[in-house]
Amino acid sequence: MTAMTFTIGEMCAEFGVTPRTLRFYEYKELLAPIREGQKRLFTQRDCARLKLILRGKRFGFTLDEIKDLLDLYEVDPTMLTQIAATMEVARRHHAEMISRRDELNAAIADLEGYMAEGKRILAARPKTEAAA
Amino acid sequence: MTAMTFTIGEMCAEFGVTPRTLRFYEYKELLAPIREGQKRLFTQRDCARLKLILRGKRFGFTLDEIKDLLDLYEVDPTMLTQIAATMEVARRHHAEMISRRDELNAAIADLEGYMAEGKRILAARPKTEAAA
DNA sequence: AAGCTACCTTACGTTTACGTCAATCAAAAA
DNA sequence: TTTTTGATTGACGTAAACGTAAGGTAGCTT
Repeated sequence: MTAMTFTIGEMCAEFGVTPRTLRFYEYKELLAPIREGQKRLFTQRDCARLKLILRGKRFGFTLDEIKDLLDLYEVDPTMLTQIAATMEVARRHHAEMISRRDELNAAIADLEGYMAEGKRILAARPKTEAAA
Repeated sequence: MTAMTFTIGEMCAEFGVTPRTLRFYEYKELLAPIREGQKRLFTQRDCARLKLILRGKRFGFTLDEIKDLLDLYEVDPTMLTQIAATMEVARRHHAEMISRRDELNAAIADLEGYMAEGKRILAARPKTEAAA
């Protein structure tokens, strides 16, 4: 087994983040690269976690919340009470995401309404040439 | 016409925000309450805008972005080139919202998968009593 | 040995969106 | 009239998520 690890530079290139970001995530205990002397070696596990981190960020979860989710995603299958607890966290996040999506859908519909209105106005009076 | 205006306190109670927030929004030119002497009087228009502001915030738009949107929602129907320009902004926001929603949907599906897994585990080994 | 490259730590800077005093003022209540 | 209530304007503080020097090290290559 080559164990397949990545340097910080490789990780940055792969995921489009800066070294600073990865060190920050380590400091925040979202990642836990192993050390070879001073240098960090990022494992497959770190890669998987980073993917989740970046995705989580895209819909507005804080890093702390993401940490909770990551912990959830790595439940030790024997610790049932742990699972039950993390399921609670999951439910909250799930509910929040659902309601966010619903609001987002409403807002999208809203915006589409306004855009339709705008189009109508522009179509009605094609005074100036407007390139698409 | 009573003109129906609200004091800052009434607004806060109504929308669950602090005075500081409303003053900040005014400073940022998101709201424009009229002044009676020193005091701010918030109009229906301010209420409508505040609703949009709060909604915008919930899905991660910055106040600056929200300002753009608010401006869009108040297009002067005679300025056609203005409309065309704001339509551009609208399209960008629309696209962003769509992609956000799609990602959110994916994440929701993901999380539901993990939750189902958790449930399965808990169901398989009902060792400890877990109150819902 | 010199230089380059990629990495490291420490630590202060930055932006967003307000929170939190502090001092002041005016109208309403006691 | 004094007190309370609610408002005002500064102005500094804060948390999140990094950015950005500044200076140090370790390993190659020439």
